[in-house]
Amino acid sequence: MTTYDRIYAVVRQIPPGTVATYGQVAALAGLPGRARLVGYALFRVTLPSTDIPWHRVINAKGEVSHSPQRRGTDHIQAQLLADEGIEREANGRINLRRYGWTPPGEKTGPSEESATECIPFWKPSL
DNA sequence: AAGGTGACCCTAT
DNA sequence: CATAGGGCCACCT
Repeated sequence: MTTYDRIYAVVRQIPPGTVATYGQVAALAGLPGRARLVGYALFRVTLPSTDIPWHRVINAKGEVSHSPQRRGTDHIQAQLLADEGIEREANGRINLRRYGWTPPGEKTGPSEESATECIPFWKPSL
């Protein structure tokens, strides 16, 4: 079990129709303050990925992180998010308060939560 | 086995 | 809003 494996394990939990930030994934993987590492790990994901919903990870500003190094996979990411019904705001950014993933066990107001084993299916659309 | 190599985040100006 | 700077490593040659 490598460090990256722990990161991938968290990403696998992100349900369809929601997004998580790099920093959020890092913290959930037990790597607080190492958001950058998540980016490094996701860069190494070999596409098409059958089991890692890599596209559901965006930056803290609600944007898909663009980079020439990504060889166009950033555009694919935006498309996959749109396909899941995630809409952009007028400013082009994704509203994290609306689509941000609230992992099981987070305090989000007065409501309770059940420890549901969240294993989202992942359609190999790539 | 040492160095190159990347999808980040926060605070301050 | 743009820019800067400091903090952040593990993986793969």
